[in-house]
Amino acid sequence: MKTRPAESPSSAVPAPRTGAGTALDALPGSFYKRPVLEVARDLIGCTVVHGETAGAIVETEAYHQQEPASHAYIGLTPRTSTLFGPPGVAYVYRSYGIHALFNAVCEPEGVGAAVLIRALRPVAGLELMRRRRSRRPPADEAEAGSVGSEGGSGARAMADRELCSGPGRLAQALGIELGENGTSLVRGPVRVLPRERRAPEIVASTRIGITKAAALPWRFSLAGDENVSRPWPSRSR
DNA sequence: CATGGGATTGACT
DNA sequence: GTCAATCCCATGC
Repeated sequence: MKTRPAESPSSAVPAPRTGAGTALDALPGSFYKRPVLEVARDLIGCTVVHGETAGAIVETEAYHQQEPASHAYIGLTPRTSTLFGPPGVAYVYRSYGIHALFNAVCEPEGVGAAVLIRALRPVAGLELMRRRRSRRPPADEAEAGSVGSEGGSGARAMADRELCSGPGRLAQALGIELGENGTSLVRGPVRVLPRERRAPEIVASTRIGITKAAALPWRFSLAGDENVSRPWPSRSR
């Protein structure tokens, strides 16, 4: 049984701006119903919120059905149906049998395109993130009941920059799983909030971990941010 | 129905 | 630098 009492209810999400009444307004669906390259760039600096954890996006990649690196390239299948559905929805899939990767579906319904969220700057719920990330994969033991020492089995202290600096890492840190595939990014459970500051300095480079269409400069990252995943983009653009 | 290939990560040489 | 872990699903017999 996965009886899971609510995590500590302390509000870890960034405090809402008082006054307007409506607190955390997510980006509207129309934000995503645009060319995927525009959305990928505009998502830098926005905040992903899931439960009591949240992080600011510092790295994205764009994927589109017209280029072979995209899952949508093969056309409409059970796996890619989310990609061809309405925009403003989460596309979550399992990579290498281990990691969940989190994307934002873009472009009008019928077009297969999405932005892969590759790295975040942790903003809220860092303790919970650390707990999720440091938990060893269930290959070793079942569940040791020892609570006294944290990471007693050789687990070193994890730096904040290791929590969300990669697509698999951030999904684990935020607790995003395959069940969130197809859910709304406007209504939740995973939501994306607009950035509060002016447009940041963004670096464009080539995408990571692909073999096809590898030359396209469709990776975007916040210049100089330490949470960006490796390899770090060269200064271009 | 069997097989192969990942939009990755962490551990190790 | 190399390499295994491990699940979903597309493809082929």
